[in-house]
Amino acid sequence: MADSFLPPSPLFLREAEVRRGIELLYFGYSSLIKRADDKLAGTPYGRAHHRALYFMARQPGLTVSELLRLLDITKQSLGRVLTDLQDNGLVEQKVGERDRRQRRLFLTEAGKTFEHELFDLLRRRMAEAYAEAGQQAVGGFWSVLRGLLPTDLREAVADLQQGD
Amino acid sequence: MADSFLPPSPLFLREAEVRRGIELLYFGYSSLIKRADDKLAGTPYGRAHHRALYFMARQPGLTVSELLRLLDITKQSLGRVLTDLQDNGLVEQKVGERDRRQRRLFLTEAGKTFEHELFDLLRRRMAEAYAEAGQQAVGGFWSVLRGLLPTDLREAVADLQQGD
DNA sequence: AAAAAAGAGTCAGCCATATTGACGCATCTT
DNA sequence: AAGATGCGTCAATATGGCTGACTCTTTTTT
Repeated sequence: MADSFLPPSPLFLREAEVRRGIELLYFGYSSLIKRADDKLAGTPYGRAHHRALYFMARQPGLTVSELLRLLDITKQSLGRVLTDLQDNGLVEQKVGERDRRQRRLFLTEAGKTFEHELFDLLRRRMAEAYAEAGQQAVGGFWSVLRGLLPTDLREAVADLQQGD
Repeated sequence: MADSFLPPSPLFLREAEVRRGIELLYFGYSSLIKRADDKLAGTPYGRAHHRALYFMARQPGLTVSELLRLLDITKQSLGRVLTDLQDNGLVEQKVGERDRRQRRLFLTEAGKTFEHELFDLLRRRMAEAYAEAGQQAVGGFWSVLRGLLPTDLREAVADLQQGD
């Protein structure tokens, strides 16, 4: 069944193993988000909106600049996306309490509902892959991916907190 | 050091674990290709060109329709990319021997050189992550990613052959 | 042999998402 | 009081996708 995906050999830095990893990472990522993309196609939103919604669900109350750092896009690009989501009542802002220059971002109830529908599509697929591969494999999956991140991103990802 | 990335618990299908996987997959993929993107920024080519070059290096002589299936884009989108690469002498076509409707795609020497420079950037980072995580983790990494692919893609990825 | 299907290329036009650089305003820090 | 920071917005541009239609060649089917 899985003969084409042999476990890595002791010489596991050879080109073939690296290419295999690149390809699985590329196709795995694409496959995961494909279902969400399909759902988004029936809405006025796109991937950029989804990513913003995702992190607002993940960390309610994060600031605009925190979101910019996570998405690694420019203020202008994010601005359009946030405007769309706010105009349609999926997202709302509150002025920061400690620092009133900051705008803290929250999903409205409608926003939470929509994000959760999208998340559920990802969850199903990811949960299937986790279950199929087994708990130990999941640890390896995390470990290798974590190794791909530069140090500052490792911290930023580790700091993400689940919102309610 | 890695306290924020605890190994998956027995209840490893809970939302937090799935979100962690989604995030690592997203940031891991982005981080991996970032260096190649930076190099591409100094050329007339972009990500789309890189992806096409990658698969032509991986499977020399693949046909246009095979490449279209792998990239999952339209003929028009690929057409522009291939035209650029052919006009600049990185790619050449040969009429298929068995089926003369087909156009088989090959990298020229210049194309091989350029692709290998890009690949090397990916290779370094991936090899570091493999080495840091260990051989067993790499097996888990592959296993989970493979589980994310639909059946037909699993076959297509398994069929990819390294060219010379 | 004729008809249908498949592989490839191309046209025109459109859309989503990203970019740079500059500027204004409110607020916090020094 | 001066400077730095957080945010929003302007205009212009690039990239890489898309649809739908049409042609040409070659292979397959009837």
